Amino acid sequence: MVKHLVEQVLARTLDRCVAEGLLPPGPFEIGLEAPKQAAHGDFSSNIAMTLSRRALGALEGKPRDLAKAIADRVVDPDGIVAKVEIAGPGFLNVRLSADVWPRALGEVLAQGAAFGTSNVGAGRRVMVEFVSANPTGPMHVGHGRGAVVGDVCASLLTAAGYQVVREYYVNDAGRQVAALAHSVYQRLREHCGVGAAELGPDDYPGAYVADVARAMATEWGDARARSIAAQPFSENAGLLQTTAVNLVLDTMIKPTLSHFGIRFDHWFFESKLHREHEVERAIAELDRRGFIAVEVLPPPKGMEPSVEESATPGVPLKIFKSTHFGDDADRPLANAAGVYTYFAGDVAYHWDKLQRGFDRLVNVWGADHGGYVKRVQFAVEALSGKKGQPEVVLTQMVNLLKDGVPLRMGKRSGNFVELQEVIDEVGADAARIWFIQRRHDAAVDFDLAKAKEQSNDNPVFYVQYGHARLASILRKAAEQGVAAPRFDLETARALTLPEETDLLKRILAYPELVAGAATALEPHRVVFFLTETIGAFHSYYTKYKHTERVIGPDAKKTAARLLLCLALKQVLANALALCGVSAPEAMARAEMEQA
RNA sequence: GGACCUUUAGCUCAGUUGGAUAGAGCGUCGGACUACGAAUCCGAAGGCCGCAGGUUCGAAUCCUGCAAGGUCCGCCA
Repeated sequence: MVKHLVEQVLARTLDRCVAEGLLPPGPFEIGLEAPKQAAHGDFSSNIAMTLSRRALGALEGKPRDLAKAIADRVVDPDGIVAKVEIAGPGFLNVRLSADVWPRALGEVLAQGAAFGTSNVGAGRRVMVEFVSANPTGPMHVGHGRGAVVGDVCASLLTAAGYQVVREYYVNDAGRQVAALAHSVYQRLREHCGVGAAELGPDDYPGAYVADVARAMATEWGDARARSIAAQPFSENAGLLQTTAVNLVLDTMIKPTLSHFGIRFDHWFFESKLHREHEVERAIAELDRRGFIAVEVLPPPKGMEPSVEESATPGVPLKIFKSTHFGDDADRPLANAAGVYTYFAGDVAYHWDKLQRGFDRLVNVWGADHGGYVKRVQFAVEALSGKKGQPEVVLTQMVNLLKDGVPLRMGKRSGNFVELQEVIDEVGADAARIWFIQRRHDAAVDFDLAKAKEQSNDNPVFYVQYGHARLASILRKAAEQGVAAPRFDLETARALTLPEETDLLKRILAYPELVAGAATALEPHRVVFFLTETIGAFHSYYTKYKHTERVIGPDAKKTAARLLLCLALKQVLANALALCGVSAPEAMARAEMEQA
């Protein structure tokens, strides 16, 4: 917010330079950053360096001279800027007048829980599709990472002024759910006592399948369940499949998501695409635009022979001409039997998304779908002309460890670690922070022991402790009869220590951080903001605990510092809320000596 | 054979979209509570930013090539 004021000053100054014939007409991009070193001012701009090439007359190609010319012409009607210095190859180092910070503190406090929101999204509509785990069993840890990354991206986008829809794509068509239905049917026979379960190689061995069968029997009642179990599978395949999928969603996936603090606005079922012939319509649209052909595809190059065996060489298939957009190969939409591929469903799904009028599509996928991004983007481009949509956030692998020892996870062996177990073990707050504390494009180690530890290895406790500490100070002040802090400029001017100004600057950088994290779809930035900000406070607190305490003899300083604590607590709470993590007013002390 | 991701301190990782002397936590060593929460803080040591070129006032950041590690590569979902 302060940065924006400086930008305005520079923009007006550049306009004046144009008017005076020093620069050609704009627009200009105004680079402005908060320098690492205090000696470089409150803000630093590189405009003289980037514009010197375009400068007119004697200033052309001379960044330092241009910087001097700009500094001499500062247009600052509101008196924000105290001093502009020229440094290095042509940096403009701007020092602000002392009142800027206390004034801004008032605005932070006035905005309260809304502080940090902005309107860079300008109300544009964006869909974030995430999790979308197959409804064939409980969620595992990999889904957990995608869940939190997607959820926090959606929250970031909301805070940045987008209109956001959170959507879960349910793959309730195809072979895997058919296999689930068959497995549940077998367990149902066992449960109803009409026969032993006969599980084939394609069936799901996991113990949860029996749970689903039991729930199914409860839902249907014994008589009906037994009658269906006694009939051949094919008699009730559709019913079994629909019921099994819904039970998995209702008893496994939705409860876990709920424990994780995640809610979806919309559940989109793949079966709907087929039922309402959306797949045909999407393919027809591609055809109309000239991107459909029937071809014999060459066998994949350099692959294992076993893959080639299972293909059907020589049979022409209906394909999407994705090579037209630069893909390595054209992509089949139906197999030799004419059954639509998963890709055909996804084309239809994204066609559906487009028709719902979103400006941005964001998909959070696991890294194992990485090879899939291009073809979907090409399909969207073919259907709409939009390049680079959907924007795909690929979350890399999660390696689950316990005390540094990897926990082996077999994909279909049924012994993978469920997300629910992890949440039960370490708590939703710790798990959420753990999943977003690293860039999404790097693999992450999730150590169950460390995530539970109350240490600096584990940012959630560090930050929550800081929030509780601020709350405690404010409580203490009230207990000691200090008047509840109310903002006025005169009081806020008492914040004169360099660490206090530094803390104010950190607070004021928050809205820009949120906006940046939203456009880049990078939740981890919020976690780093949290640990750095509260770390700066801890440091300030300890440094002055014997000299300039928050609650001290000087009433005015005390009031000012309480205002600072209030603003800090607010910004921490806001950032934690963005991450979906609680901001406790107090924390129970750990019993360190025991154990 | 190909696609995507990663490579920064002993370890785990940031690095504000190309800026000034590359940062943090852990670990190691040494320190700080009779007063607002020591779940904290301070200091020291620790670097060929994988390698080699290129782009420019300026590169950990951008482009090319190479190397190492990870993930993926049905006409499955």
